[in-house]
Amino acid sequence: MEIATVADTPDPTSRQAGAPCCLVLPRGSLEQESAEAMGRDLELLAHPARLRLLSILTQNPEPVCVCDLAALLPVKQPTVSHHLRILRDAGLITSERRGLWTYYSVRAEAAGSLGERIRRGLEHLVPTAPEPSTTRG
Amino acid sequence: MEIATVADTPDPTSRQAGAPCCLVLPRGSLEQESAEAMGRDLELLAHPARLRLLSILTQNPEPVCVCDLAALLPVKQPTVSHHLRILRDAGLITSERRGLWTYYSVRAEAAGSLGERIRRGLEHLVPTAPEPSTTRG
DNA sequence: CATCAATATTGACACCCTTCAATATAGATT
DNA sequence: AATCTATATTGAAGGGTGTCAATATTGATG
Repeated sequence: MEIATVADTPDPTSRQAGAPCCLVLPRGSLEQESAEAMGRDLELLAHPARLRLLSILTQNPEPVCVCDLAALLPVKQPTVSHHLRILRDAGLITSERRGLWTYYSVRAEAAGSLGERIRRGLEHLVPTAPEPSTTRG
Repeated sequence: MEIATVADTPDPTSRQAGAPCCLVLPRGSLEQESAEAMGRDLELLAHPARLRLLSILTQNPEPVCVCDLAALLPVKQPTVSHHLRILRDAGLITSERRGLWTYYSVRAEAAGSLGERIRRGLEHLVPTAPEPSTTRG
């Protein structure tokens, strides 16, 4: 006896009221745990302030001090510190003190693998455009 | 007179207390508007239920009814309907009624371009691993 | 038309997130 | 040490989000 999959739903109109639903996940769809992990990755980035902070630090070869970062964002300094802390707690950036100033820089390896995880997650999430065929038809 | 950029910050210890901060964005970093747009894209996906729904629908060639989706997620039916609505309002999925059931399917074009937007955003956001050099060093 | 099944909506609750003023802390400078 | 500067932290306010029970809605069926 074959196990039915969701994808097998044969003739939609043939479904009987009150009949149990099919329960098998389609191949390639995200498991609950993967979805939770990817959700956490996305939440981390899902705020314009954090996106800009990370982007500025990534595009800068040199560490950047908080006063510069704060000047570039439309929020007050405590809010900038708040978002920097979130990024740092996540391991994406580091800070070092230089006199009165704190300089932040991206942790390339951690940020790079975050990006890779998201890219890989997207492959299971959204349709990929089929490559344009090289043969006509 | 050259305009100083953040990246130019020359000798960090030479910064004078009370001096104004440098204000120019590094090339390639996200502008505020792009960051807000990307933030909205990410927020839309930043929940495990929506990730799994979208993933299941993307991996399924056929539309899937709500009862099947609800059976696959660890939340109650009203919550599933809630997340489906969010995805539908965002244009990522569509629904069609078949008798008592509502069948959802992914809108491949919309979901695909969402994925592409996010991939492009990531390029400005996280370091890309340098291609391994073909010459030894 | 009365009733049942599947889904959507409503309303309420709890929790989390963002923001900022106020304040604390750490370091420089006189 | 008194004071100034840059940053971090605290605490409170406001708004948003996720969840579900209850209910409404829509369609099928006897």
